Amino acid sequence: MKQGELSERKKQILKAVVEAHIDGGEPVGSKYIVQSNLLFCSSATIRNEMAELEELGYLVQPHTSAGRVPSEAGYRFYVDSLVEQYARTTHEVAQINQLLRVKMDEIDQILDMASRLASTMTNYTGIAIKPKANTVTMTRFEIIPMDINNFAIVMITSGGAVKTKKVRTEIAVSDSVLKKLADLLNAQLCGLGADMITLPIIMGIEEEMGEYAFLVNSAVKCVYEVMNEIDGGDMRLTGINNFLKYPEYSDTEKLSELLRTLESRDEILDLVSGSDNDKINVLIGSESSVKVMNNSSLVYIPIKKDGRTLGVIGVIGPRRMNYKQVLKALGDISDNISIIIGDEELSITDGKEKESK
Amino acid sequence: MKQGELSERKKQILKAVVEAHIDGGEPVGSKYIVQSNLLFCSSATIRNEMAELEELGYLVQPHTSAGRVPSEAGYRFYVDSLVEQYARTTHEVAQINQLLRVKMDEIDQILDMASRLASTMTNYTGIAIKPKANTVTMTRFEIIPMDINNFAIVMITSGGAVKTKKVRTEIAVSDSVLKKLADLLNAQLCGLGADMITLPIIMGIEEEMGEYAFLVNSAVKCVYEVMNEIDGGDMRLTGINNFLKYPEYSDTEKLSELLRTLESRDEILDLVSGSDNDKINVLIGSESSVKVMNNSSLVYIPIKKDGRTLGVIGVIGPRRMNYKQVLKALGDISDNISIIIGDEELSITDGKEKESK
DNA sequence: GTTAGCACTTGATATCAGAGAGTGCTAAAA
DNA sequence: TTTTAGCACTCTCTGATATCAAGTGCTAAC
Repeated sequence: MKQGELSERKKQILKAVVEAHIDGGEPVGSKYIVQSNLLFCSSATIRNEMAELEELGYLVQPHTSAGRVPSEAGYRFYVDSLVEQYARTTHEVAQINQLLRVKMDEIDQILDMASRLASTMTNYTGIAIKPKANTVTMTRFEIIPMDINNFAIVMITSGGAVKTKKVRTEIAVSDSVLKKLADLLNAQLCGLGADMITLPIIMGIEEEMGEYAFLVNSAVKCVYEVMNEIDGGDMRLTGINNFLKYPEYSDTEKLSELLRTLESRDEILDLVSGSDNDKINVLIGSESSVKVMNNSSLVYIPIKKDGRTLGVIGVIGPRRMNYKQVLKALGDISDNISIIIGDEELSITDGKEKESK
Repeated sequence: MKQGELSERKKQILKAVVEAHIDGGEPVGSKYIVQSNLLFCSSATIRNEMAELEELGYLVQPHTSAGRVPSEAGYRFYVDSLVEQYARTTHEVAQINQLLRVKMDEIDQILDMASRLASTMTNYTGIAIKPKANTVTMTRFEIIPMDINNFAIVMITSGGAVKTKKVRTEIAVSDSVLKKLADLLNAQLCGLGADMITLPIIMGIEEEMGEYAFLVNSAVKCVYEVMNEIDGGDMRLTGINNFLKYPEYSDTEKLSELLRTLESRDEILDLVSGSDNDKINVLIGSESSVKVMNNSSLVYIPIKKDGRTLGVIGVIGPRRMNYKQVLKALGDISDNISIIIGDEELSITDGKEKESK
C-alpha cells in the first residue's frame, strides 16, 4: 500500500493522533481518539487501524502498553497532505505589518525583528539567518574628504546598499588626488566580485596613482571589508526560553547539545544556504543533515528580492511542532517582509510619503 | 565583629569553602576542608569556626545535616578581599589581541566578538551590550546624487562614524538643489542632539528650500534614524548552552525565567546603562535589581573611549561563579579592546600600515 | 583553645507492591 | 468481511518503606 492509498479513515486517525500529540506531548491511545473525534467507531477498530498505521511506519509505540506517537514519516505525511490551509485574518496581517515597519531600515534589522515576531507568534525559538553569499559587487565609488588627514570612501553596492569606510593618512592628500582615486576605482573595480579583483588590477591602479599608490591598498581593503560585511553569514536566535516550554527539552543533555550546534552556527548556515527553494521548507527530525536535530524540527523560509536571497527566517522546536500554526505565521511574516522590502527606500512625492500596497 | 576583623583562620576557611563550592557545586563539609587544605587543625575545629561564620552570615546550611554553602555576603567578602590578583601571561594577551583584531571594524562587531571570547574563556554565558545613550550629534553632511531619482545622504557623527541613507524622490532634483540642501543641513543641524532639532528649525530649512521643501522632511527623518541606530540599545548573548553545564540551572523553571528576563533585554539594559563606573562590576545574586537573578551573578565591564561608554561586555553565570577566572578574563579582554579602539581607523604612512602598540 | 567520639538529623537511593492506561487477541455480532 | 465487546497481559508511574552515607552539634577529655 502506498502513501497516497491510505484509506480516508486511516488518514483521519493519523491526523487525529498527530494533532493530539502536538498539543499534549504524550502518546495518544485509541480511547482518546474515539472520544475527542468525529470518528464513529469503537476503540477496538481504532486499535486495529493504528496497528496497521504502525506497520506502515507512520506511528510508533514507545513501549508495549503505551499509546502511539507519530514517527518522522507520520509527521511528514501530515505536513505534506493533512495540514489544511487557513485563511489569514486581515487584522493579523495589519498587525505584523505594523511591527515590522518599526525599523524598516536595514535588512539585518528586519530579519531580526521577523525572527522575534516568529518566536512570539509560535512559542518556538525564532531564527534569523543572513546566509553566506558571494554576489556583491560595487556599482559606484565616491570619496569624501573630511579633513587634511582623513577621508571617507562611500561605496554603493549592487544590492543598492550604501556603505562607508573611513581612512586616515599620515601624509596630507589633496582633493584632486582623491578625485583621481575615486575615478580609478569606478573605472577598474565596478562590477567585480571579491574573487575578480586580482593583483594585476590592483597594481594597475597603483601605477596610475604614482606617488600616491599607497592609498590604493587601503581602498581595496575597504572594498573587501564591505563585501565581507554584506556577504558574510550571520545567525541569531530569539526566544530560546521557548525550548524550555516543551518537555522534550527538559533533558539537559539534549538541549545543551542542540544549543551548542546552533551556536556554532556553521552547520545551520550551510544547511540553510544550500536550499534556494522559494517556498517554506520543513525539516522534520533527522531529515536535516545536522545530527543533533533528531528530535527537533526546523521550518524556514527564504526572504528574497529580485531573485537574490537576502536572508532566511524560521523557527526551531520539538518534532511535534504545531506545523499548522508555524506555517501560517511564517507565511504571513514573509509576505509582509516582501511588501516592505519592495519599497525599501523612502519614496517621496511632493512632501507626502507613498506606500505601495 | 566587623568584616575586617575576621580572624586569619576564618578568612582562610571562608576562602576554602567558597573555592571548593565553586568547583564542586555541592555543600562543603568540615572534613573536606581539612583534607584538601593547608589548615592544620581537625575537622572539629573547622566545624566550630564554620558555625561562627554561619552566625556572621557568610555561610549557610541548606539543611541540618549538610555541609555549608557561601551566602551572598560570603561571595561578596570573597570577591572584595580574598580573591587574589593574577598575573597575565603575555601569551594570553597576544592571543586575545589576535582574535579581536579579526574584525576591528565596527564597535558592534568588536562587542560581539568580545562577548563570544569571554564566554569561551570562562565557560559562562557571555553578554554584549550597547547601552542606550543620547549623545550623538552630526558634524557634517554630504549629499551624493546617484541618479535622477535617487541620492544618498552621508552623515558624519560626533563619534566619528560615517552613516549613509538612501533617498528616492519621484520628482527629479538637480545637483545644485542637493548642494543647497547639504549646505543648509550643515549650517542648521550640525552639533544638535536629537532633542535639539525642533520644529522651528526644520521649518526654517523648508522655507529656504522653497519649492523643494519636501526634501527636508526625508532628510530629517534620515538624521533621526541614524541617531537612533547609534544610540539605541542592543544586547546579545553568547554561549547560552554554558548555563546548562551547571546544575543550578537544571531546574527548567529557573532557567526559563532567567532566559525570559535576559531576552526581554530592557531590564539588563537599564541595569547596565546606569553604572558608569570604569571598573569591573560584580553583581552577586540579589544585589542586582533584577529579581530573577537571585541565583545568578553578573560581572561586567564598560568599554570606553574618550570618556564615552561605547558598550559593555560581561558574563552571566551561577552565583558560585569562578570569580577569579572571570575577573581576569574580562580584564584582559577589556585591555585589548582599549588598545584596538585606540587606533580604530586605518592609519597609513607611505603604503605601510602602522599599528600602535 | 583544640580534639576525639558519638548520637542525631536529613537527603539520597533502592526496592516493592499496587494502580492505571493501553494494547493485542479472540470470539461474537452486524 | 468488518466491527465490536471483553479479557488477559504488559509496562510505566506512584507512593511507601527501609537503608545508607554524610555531616553536624555537643560533650568530655587533652
